[in-house]
This record gives sequence, C-alpha cells and structure tokens, in this order.
Amino acid sequence: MHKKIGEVASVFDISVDTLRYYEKIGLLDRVPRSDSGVRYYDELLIGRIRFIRHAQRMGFSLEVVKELLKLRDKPTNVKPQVREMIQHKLTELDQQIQDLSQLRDELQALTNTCKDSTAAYCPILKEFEK
Amino acid sequence: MHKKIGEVASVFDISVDTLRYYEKIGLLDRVPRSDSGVRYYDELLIGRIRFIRHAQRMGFSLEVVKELLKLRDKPTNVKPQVREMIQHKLTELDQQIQDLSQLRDELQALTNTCKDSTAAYCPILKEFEK
DNA sequence: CTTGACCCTAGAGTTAGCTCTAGGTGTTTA
DNA sequence: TAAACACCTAGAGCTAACTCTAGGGTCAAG
Repeated sequence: MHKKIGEVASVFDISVDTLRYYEKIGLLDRVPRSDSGVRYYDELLIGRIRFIRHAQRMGFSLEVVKELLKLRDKPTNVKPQVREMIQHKLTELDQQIQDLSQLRDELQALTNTCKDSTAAYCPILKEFEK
Repeated sequence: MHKKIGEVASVFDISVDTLRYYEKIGLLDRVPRSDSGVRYYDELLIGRIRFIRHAQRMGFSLEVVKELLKLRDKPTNVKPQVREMIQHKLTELDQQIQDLSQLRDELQALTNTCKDSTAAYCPILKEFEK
C-alpha cells in the first residue's frame, strides 16, 4: 500500500521534485524513509497531498494551504476561520476579475479605434503615447 | 527641458531603479549622460517611457512591450501585427477571466456547503480531501 | 557484473519585474 | 567647509513554486 515517490508523483501528475519540495517547506512533515533512505508515503500522507493539490487548484497559495492544513489538523471546530479565508479569497478573486474585465474592455475599445481605419500610421500605437 | 532620472521617476510615479532597469534590459537605448555621467531624458525619451507604462498598464509584459516599441519605431504600416498582438492578449484575458470566474463559482459553492451547517467538522475542509 | 531505472542529498538556477547594497562622485544649501 | 542629497556602477537579493545539477546509492534483469 505504501508508495514510493515516483508512484505518488504520477498519481497526482506532479514531479518528484515537487513532492520533495513540499516536504522541504514543511507542507509535509518529514516523510518516513526506508533503511536505505527511500521515502514511503502511506494513505494518510497521500490524503494530505490530495488536500494540498485541491486547495491549490482552488487558487490558494502554498502559504495559505499551510494554514488550511493546520486547521485541518485541529480537532476543534474551525469553520469560522476557514469561512473567513474563503471569503477573503472570494473578495480577491472578484477584484481580479473586475480588473481583468476592465482591461479587456479597454483593449477591445483600442481595437475598435483601429477598425476600418485607412490611416497609414497605427492608431493603437498612437494611443499608447497618451 | 531635459530631466534627470529622479524627476522622470516622479513624473511616472516609479522608482529611479525601475528607469535604470528599463535601460539595462534594452527597453530604452543607452540614455545620454552628462560629462559626469548623469542621465538626461529628453522629450522623445519621456514619450517612450510613457508608451512603455501605458502598454504595461494594458497588461502587456515588458517583453511584449519591447516588440511593440520596435513596431512603433518602424516607419512602415504595422497595423496588422499590432492588431494581432492585441487580439492575442484579448484571448488570453478572456481565458483568464473565465478561469477565475469558474474558481469563484466553485469557492462560492464551497461556502454554501458550509452555510447553516451544524456539523462539528468543517465541510469545506472535508471537500478538499476529494 | 553491468546496465538501467529508480532513489537520495544539498544547493543552485529559473521567471518577471523590480529593489536593494556597497562604495563612490557631484551638487547644493547653511 | 561641511552636511545633506541626488546621482553613478556592478552586482546581489527578492517572491513563488518549482526545476535542475552534481554526485552518489540501491536494486532487478539479462
């Protein structure tokens, strides 16, 4: 049942370097080694890695994932803290989406500037002078 | 009329380091120096910096800005190339916006999982195990 | 008994766009 | 004349999340 690093890596489609890196930065405690030093990951560890990847996919930085892992390790009720972290991320995402949307609209307007133009110079580049 | 680096920096609200950096990476040619080695920026150079900052605000990386500057320096009609670069950026932005929106929706769904829950454990953290 | 596939470590390199450091020159104000 | 302040250079450091390098160990198959 216990998997070596290469096997775990292919399960999650990440590199062995990434797994060693997670250990190095303390996202995982020191992974148990065989006598010859080979890492062996049990189901608990693999669950932890799954958690990390999932949280990361949800847009959380590894630093925040670390905090989430701490909360996960706590036996107490941690809903309020977790909810707050998610709320914070939601707010951040909304801001990012808004910023990008505004940018897109401005760029769109820029291409319209140029549309059907018969000018010899490029009106878009001219716009960047402002 | 010619401005020293500190003055230019404050015009654009950037640091002098940033201006020297732009020169170092070839976004600006070697800026003319006084006998004692002090940089002096004329209107042409300042226009170029304005162009850089504007293009950067529009979401282009400095590498792409470099290409835009090359096009700007060309006397020939460059509209098609520029339009294509803008189109490319637009596509990229649309993808990013879509990705972030999906993320937001998933996170939102996650907080709903938890809402009004009376469970002792945190359903959100549970969700990350999957 | 050697080749190849895997594993190990410590530490350096990557990316973008700055930002800072150390050590020095020049200019301006009290 | 001396302190304060802006300028100069070369090069290192920062962030995040890896990715790679060098040098070496372990193990099964042929």
